[in-house]
Amino acid sequence: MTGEAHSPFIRKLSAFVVLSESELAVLARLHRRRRTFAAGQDMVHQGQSAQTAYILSAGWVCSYKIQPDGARQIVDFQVPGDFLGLRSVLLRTSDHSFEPIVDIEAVEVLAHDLLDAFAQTPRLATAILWAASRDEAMVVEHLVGIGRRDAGARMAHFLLELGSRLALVGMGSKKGFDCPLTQYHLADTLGLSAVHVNRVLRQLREHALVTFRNGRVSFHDYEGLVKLAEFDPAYLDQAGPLLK
Amino acid sequence: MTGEAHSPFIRKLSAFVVLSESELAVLARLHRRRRTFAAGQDMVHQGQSAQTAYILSAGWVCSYKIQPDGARQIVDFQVPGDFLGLRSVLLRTSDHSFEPIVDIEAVEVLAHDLLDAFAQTPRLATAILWAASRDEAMVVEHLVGIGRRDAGARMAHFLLELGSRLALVGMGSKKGFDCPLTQYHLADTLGLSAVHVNRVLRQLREHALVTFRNGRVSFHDYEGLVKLAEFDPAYLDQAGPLLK
DNA sequence: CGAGTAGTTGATTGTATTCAAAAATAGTGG
DNA sequence: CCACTATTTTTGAATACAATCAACTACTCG
Repeated sequence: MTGEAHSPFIRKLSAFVVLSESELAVLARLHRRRRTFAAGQDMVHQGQSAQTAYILSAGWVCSYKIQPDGARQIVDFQVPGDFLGLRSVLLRTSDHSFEPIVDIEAVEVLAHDLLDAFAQTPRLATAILWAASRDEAMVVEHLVGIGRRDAGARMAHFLLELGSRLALVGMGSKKGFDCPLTQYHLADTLGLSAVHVNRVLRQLREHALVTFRNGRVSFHDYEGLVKLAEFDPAYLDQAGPLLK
Repeated sequence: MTGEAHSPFIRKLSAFVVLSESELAVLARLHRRRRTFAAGQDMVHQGQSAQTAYILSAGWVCSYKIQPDGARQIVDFQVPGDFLGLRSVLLRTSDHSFEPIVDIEAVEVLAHDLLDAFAQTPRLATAILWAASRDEAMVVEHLVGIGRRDAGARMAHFLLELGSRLALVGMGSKKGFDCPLTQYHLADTLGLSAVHVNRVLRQLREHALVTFRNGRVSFHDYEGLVKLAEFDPAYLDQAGPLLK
């Protein structure tokens, strides 16, 4: 073991490619500009032209879109190790906003440095393409949930997915996990009203499946919840490096 | 002009990177295995481990997920020039299915050849990452639509987006476009029942906004429709090559 | 011409939303 | 430590939107 642990981001990419010394060096060079952001203050705003992306080191962020009528749809959450704003850089303007849910720590990556890194190390580009695909798979699953699951199954599925993601980085288990989200976050994520979120949570609690309270999600009947949500974690699984 | 036109795929990538002769050669090598598929016969099935991706040359395809209870959610449509199954290759199993809507023509790309191509030409990897980002932006917009737009706005937005995409490849205009989809496709795309799709289409028709009939979408009041859908095509725009 | 597919409509049921307001909780400054 | 404010959570009642059930029409294909 080295004295300094790899960043969660590098740990995540390593699940897909075995990174060489020189690739690690290129990655390390991307990791210079450490930044912090306060909870609630948007890091990137929808419509803004984006020259920088971020790699999240600590804390939770959500990415969302605001509609002209003011309705908000949260698209995804980022937890440590997740990339943030890659799409904004490639498409040159951000089609969505990023809001830190809590105070966070992130590494700033300039568009130019990122494209340079891709040019130097194609395997790194492939690895990041893999990570982007995994994120897209989550968005797709989210889409399916909103389109074709009822409110209860949707909520159950969301909590299970979040639990699985956090378990991968050691921040949760089948017992539960700490969760800084409010019921408004859940509503804007699941396409429900905050009031209805509250009712659905009560039902899940009354059926002794899961409790969401005081910043903590506690699974009481994990298997029952999996059954209700028809949760199949296949799309999250990492089956070992594809690129040796 | 050359005797043979570039494939729509190459035309699309060129919007992002200026491709060199050697990069075009690598792309050409990917374009060998031409295949055809009959309408309705799934090309790739959910859960199947995937070693091949496709580049669509002609026809329409939809990608969808089936839920354990039988409900179907269409995630996206592919039109000529679109990549198909990239995610399946990188994640090694397909989390969704592909169904040709009409008889189609596609180029088969082996996982191995694709990863090789990335290793040889990092700019190509970046270009494909760009295309994937653009696709993801559409999925995200779709998610927002299902989560936060009512049935009418959802339908209007979908038809406008499809029109814009087709206009980019010369297959539609602000007058309308030919469309082989059934109302069942629309229902499974928008998260509605087929019956409700029918009602919504009738309302749009009665308000003289748009007609969907006989395999043809006709815009009668394009601006009115844009207003109803709050359609902002920014996420589809291509503002010229980022990589020179 | 019958069978099948796609589209159309009405009536009814149910789910989720909205509006309104009270109760619990967290944070702040005196 | 307590009063005060702002969030967040909880509940009730009325309403709106979309689903389901059940026919019925139009069109295509063998």
